[in-house]
Amino acid sequence: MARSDTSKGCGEGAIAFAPHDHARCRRAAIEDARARCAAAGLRLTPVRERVLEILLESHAALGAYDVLRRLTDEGAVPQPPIAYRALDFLVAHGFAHRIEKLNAYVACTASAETHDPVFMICRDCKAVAELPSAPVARDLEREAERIGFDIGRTVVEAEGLCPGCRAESAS
Amino acid sequence: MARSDTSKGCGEGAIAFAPHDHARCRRAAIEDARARCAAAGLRLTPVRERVLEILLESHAALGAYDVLRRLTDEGAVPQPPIAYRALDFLVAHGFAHRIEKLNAYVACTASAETHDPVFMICRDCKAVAELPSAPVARDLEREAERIGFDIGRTVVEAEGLCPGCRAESAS
DNA sequence: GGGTCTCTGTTACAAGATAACTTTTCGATT
DNA sequence: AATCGAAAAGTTATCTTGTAACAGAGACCC
Ligand SMILES: [Zn+2]
Ligand SMILES: [Zn+2]
Ligand SMILES: [Zn+2]
Ligand SMILES: [Zn+2]
Repeated sequence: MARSDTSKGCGEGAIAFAPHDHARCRRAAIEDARARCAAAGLRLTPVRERVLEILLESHAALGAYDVLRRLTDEGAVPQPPIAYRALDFLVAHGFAHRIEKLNAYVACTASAETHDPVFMICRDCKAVAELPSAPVARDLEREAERIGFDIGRTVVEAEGLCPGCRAESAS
Repeated sequence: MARSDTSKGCGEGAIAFAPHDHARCRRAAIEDARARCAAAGLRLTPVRERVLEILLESHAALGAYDVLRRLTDEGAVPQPPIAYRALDFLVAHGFAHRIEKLNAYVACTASAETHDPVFMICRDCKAVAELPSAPVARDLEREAERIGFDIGRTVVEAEGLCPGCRAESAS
């Protein structure tokens, strides 16, 4: 098996659910964002980078107002649009994702351009794992073709219990 | 092909996108709800039935406040909890579904107990088609097993253009 | 015909999101 | 370096979506 480690220096899939060197995880994600912005001529401004850092503090999803509160703690008293604009930028360019089920946001853990991943959301510890969507996307595309539907974007989210929390609750 | 017609007297899949006898569609859905409630000892009260009827007026998704407005037009001045409670009941028992991407609700078009279907949402005419989720659910289950995740509920929604609106925009 | 439980009515508010306008910052151009 | 235009940040105000909490009415069971 031993697939090579391509996701920003983190694990091979459900990094969010596995114990790992998260400090490294964060650094890698920030550096990746910096690099990709530089390459694409995007401006990773201080607010935007700070919001990404806040999201990267854990693999749990944060609401826009959670992010805003964290910004507020740091001096200024930012208003909602500040957080929403930064989040919109991060989502638009694939550095973060919006979790529809939670009205919340997570940092991306799968270095790539914009993509429509599959998310697994732990209802206990709130961690969100991002998985490649290839098989699911194929099925959806097949169904869509059958009925003549032209798919733009997809939302695929599963809510349940992560390995860690299963172990705990089974005790 | 000619699969037999099992969905509440409507078509074989994307009924929402196909021209059809919608009056019959509505009647069938209401009668099905009455029958299933009677069988299961559930109370399809006037508010609940009225809300289901409102959702059934079209295959587009309605926000809770849209539903509330429609109720308000009819005399009394109901408050949000009225609509939310009725919608919660309908969703809990599979008579309607919540579309996370839209924060809105649609009547179910697939006679069955609670289920986690796949939705295709037309960004133009706002119609929402409900499709069986078997293949997608299998993929998700396989992925979940791989990483040790225990799936509870799933959200699978695709936004795009329905056959009808594709034809129009291609003109 | 009393007790319990579910549903409804009502108030009040929390949480999520955006419209619209002003000021600042940045980067390119002269 | 001064100027200009575009993009981002700051600000105000408002809108949409969703709940908590409690009081009253009605159904249902004995
Ligand atoms: Zn990590
Ligand atoms: Zn967990
Ligand atoms: Zn119909
Ligand atoms: Zn359409």
